[in-house]
Amino acid sequence: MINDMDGCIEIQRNELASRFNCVPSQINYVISTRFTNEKGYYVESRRGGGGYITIRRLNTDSAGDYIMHIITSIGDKITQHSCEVFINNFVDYDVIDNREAMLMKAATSDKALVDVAPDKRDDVRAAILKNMLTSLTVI
Amino acid sequence: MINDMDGCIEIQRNELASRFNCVPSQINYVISTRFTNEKGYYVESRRGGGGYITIRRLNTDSAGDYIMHIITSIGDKITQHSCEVFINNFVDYDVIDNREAMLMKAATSDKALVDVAPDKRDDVRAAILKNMLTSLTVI
DNA sequence: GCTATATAATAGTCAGGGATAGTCAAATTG
DNA sequence: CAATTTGACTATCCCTGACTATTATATAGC
Repeated sequence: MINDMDGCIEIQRNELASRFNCVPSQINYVISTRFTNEKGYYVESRRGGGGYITIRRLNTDSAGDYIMHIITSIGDKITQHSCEVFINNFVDYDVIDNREAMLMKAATSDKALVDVAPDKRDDVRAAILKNMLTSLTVI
Repeated sequence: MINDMDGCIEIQRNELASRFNCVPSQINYVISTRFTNEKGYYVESRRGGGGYITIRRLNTDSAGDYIMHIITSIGDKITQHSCEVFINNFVDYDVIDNREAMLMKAATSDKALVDVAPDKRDDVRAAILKNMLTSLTVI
């Protein structure tokens, strides 16, 4: 739907829910798990009569800008799971290809970091991910 | 099953368990002892409704063999410098391209590993490098 | 007319439940 | 004794519905 609408849709929650055959609150769940800022979406909404939800996708015409945006949104720590979510999004946005995604996941997996103290692992992972992303902006 | 399915299957854990007449948790044991990375498999899974397990067999062609050979030749530790030499060789031998080389160097640089205790850094670097190389053998 | 209040029409929150996969220590096997 | 098997317990994912919060509009009181 977002693709069809040029990167931005405005729609009522109930309409979305009936379109996907789910309860309205499911829409909130999906938005909070899938259409997050980290995944490059901006969501606004308004309650009351004439309420609505707008979902905007970040402009990803400039891969460099997109990567920089993501780098700044990554904190000092990141879990393996969250890291993989990021990497999958890079593939979706054509910032990297599948092989590169595999490399990045391999480099940031708990398996690769098994020798790092568990309480430091998420810090190291964040540093590795950011360093790899930075290297992509240099090309 | 993997042979029949072109090197990759996706199936539910319970289905696998009933097919082999064992308890579901036995599936995890077998996967962790038989379908390891070292033995040439990649496994992913997802919990919750509609959960699944996917098992992929890694490439066993000559490029894969070459990489496997290299992996076994890398010890438990590797310096940043020697790591870069390896990576440059991969480019020379067309195992990876320049972007992939940048990613690999970024992931294994001292800068990325600044949070790792210095005496552990070369171990972690070796693990990351090997893990990345292994991922390259995936179809 | 203007403000205050009630009502309707929305969206948000959260705890719980069902369906899965993961972990781990004890029991069993060979 | 090492490898395997088991099952109780845990973790995760998605879905649901009751309840709450917010906004617009209609109505009432002055």
